[in-house]
Amino acid sequence: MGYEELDARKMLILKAIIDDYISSMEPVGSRTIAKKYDMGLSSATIRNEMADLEEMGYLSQPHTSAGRIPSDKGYRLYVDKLMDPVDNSSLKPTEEDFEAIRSFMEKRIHELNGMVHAASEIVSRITHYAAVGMAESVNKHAIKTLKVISLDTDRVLVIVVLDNDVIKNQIVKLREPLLGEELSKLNVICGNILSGYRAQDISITMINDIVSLSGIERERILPIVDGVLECIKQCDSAEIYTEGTANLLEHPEFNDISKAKALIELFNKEDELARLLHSCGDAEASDIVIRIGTENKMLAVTDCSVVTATYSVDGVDIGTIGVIGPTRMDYGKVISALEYVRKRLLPK
Amino acid sequence: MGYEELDARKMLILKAIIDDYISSMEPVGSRTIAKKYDMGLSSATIRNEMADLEEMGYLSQPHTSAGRIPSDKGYRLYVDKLMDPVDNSSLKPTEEDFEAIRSFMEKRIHELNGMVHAASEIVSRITHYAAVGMAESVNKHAIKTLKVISLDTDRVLVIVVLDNDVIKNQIVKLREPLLGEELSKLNVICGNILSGYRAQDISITMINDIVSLSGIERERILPIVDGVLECIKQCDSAEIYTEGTANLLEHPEFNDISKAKALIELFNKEDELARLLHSCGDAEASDIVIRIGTENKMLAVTDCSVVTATYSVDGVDIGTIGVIGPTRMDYGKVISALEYVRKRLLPK
DNA sequence: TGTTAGCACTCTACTTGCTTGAGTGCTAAC
DNA sequence: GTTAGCACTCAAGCAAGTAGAGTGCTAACA
Repeated sequence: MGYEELDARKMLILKAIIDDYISSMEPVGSRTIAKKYDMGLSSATIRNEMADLEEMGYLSQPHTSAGRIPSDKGYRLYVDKLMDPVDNSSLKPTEEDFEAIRSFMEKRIHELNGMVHAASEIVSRITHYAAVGMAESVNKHAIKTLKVISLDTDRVLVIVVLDNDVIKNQIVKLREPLLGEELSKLNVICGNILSGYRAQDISITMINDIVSLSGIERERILPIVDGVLECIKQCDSAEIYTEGTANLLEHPEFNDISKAKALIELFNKEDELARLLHSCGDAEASDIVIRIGTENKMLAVTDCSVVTATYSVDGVDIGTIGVIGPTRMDYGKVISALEYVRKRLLPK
Repeated sequence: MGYEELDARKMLILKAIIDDYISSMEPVGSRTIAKKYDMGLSSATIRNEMADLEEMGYLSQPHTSAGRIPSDKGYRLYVDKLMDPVDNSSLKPTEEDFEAIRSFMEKRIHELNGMVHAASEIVSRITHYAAVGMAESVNKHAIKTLKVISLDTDRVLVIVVLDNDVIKNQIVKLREPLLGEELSKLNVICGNILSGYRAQDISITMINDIVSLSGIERERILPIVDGVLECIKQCDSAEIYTEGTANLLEHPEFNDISKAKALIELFNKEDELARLLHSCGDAEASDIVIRIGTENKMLAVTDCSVVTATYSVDGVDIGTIGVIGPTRMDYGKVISALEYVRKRLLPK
């Protein structure tokens, strides 16, 4: 994608600038580069190259007599071509991290949700940014088990278990009481007809089948079937876990309270988060997707970067973990944390 | 309890100072009081009284040439004796609030959890502070329904419904598969023996009864019974909803990032929040409890006030809502918001 | 004896001007 | 094409001075 405008030297200088800025958080000047990264060039030469890079839009200057900082476009090039290859041998999750994993195991939470939750906690702990975990929504998952249980005379509990072990339940109010045998008949019929299908595959014919096979009057059975569908549909709203939001406040770019507030607000809105993560997941090319600054359409994160990884087992997506931090984030560390989680955690 | 050391005039002046400070957020001086609240006294006289009040510990001075601000002790007296009687006629929840309530109703979430969630959202919206909702833990609630459902050959799903309609579930891994008839027998036995009891009332005899009545070998049935107990115990960890944490960042006392961070961290730790709310609920005297500043033992909230209301229907506690904000909070508004919720929301 | 006016005092917040240092852009020489 | 050198710019830090709010104290007053 046309980075030919940059010769090798410009690339090298850009890389040095971004590396330095990521670790120092301060605008970097030509002298710094000339001294720290000896590339046999004087500061004057580097100055000229920097001016070119700025003109091309890879760098910008907070004010005339300050050093340069990378622009979104600069970061883009950096993560695409310049960045050092990821090395996660240096990642040493603490004993606490292992404790967290163990604890989730021991509590016999074999569900995916528990795993995603644990994973995002660990990612946030390793990276010191905020992590968002999202278990894959029902859209891609079939119904494994479906039960209707009587609670009292006028209410039943509908439980749906998906094939990724996500469990959903909902209480449904009845017009008139349902007899015990009617209930067990309904259980069998619903189970037979609906299990194996995804929520989006349930057709009106299937519903009609349930009603007619049950042999119960239409107006008594319909609210229940309705409730079942409602419950299945409700599965659609994916479970979301946010971890380490407070970490973000450590980073100087969020000293500005109004920015911090916008972010914290975002983290409290599950639907927005889901949209954000999904919008990143589109690209099917690579499994780790990086969105830098204004590449995020969502206003609250236009000066953040969002790195998402989608995990799958046997070709089926099971969840997504996203890391949200300042554009000046340590991309290498974030990527290696996400890779680490893939290797160690998810394929049990 | 011994506020006799203060004569009526001192009280009046103290009240004026605190009222003013709550609305202005700025240290208030003697001239301000003399002018705005005409009590027929000169600033000099008020100055003398203020010096007395400071000596007695009701006020303090940020620095010599600033006005006075209330101390925790001052706020305590204020909320106990001085504060204007609560008037919640002025509380006009927005159309959005009603929308939130309606939406919860329509979704057929009749469970308590949904109500508590909605209520805390509304309280946070009215007050502009952070609200924490906590549905009452199982300790006080009996098991209404208990079901064991087969998921696949080596896993079952345990579902517990309490008499306040809280639903809990857990997946249990089996050593060996369980036959269909064994499962249904187990369902009946567990239901008969356990329902009606609270988690804390389950005795070892009851467990033994289940094992022997089931007629299944001890080593096959025990992990399941164990799982059932685990699930019931898990109910103990109350559901917690936090709303409006971002609101707190609006208030100038949290411009200090490190304070803000400590608070946001607290809001991400459910167990700590539960402890905080419970520690407030002890006092059985009044149903609204106010903890001011250092009266809170928890470090992160020593410069916050926590106002909690415990709600009950027919004498049974069903949940607690807490509001967390700066000690300089509008106590009247918070109390009336909590009262409003009691009147309009909870007794359906 | 309680209240008040007046005054000296204190301390913060704000302004102004100055200095320093980092960094740039440009030009001329290599 | 590269570099040295120089003039220029700008933010940040410092010092000194000012303004203003508020206090405490004293002495006079009712």
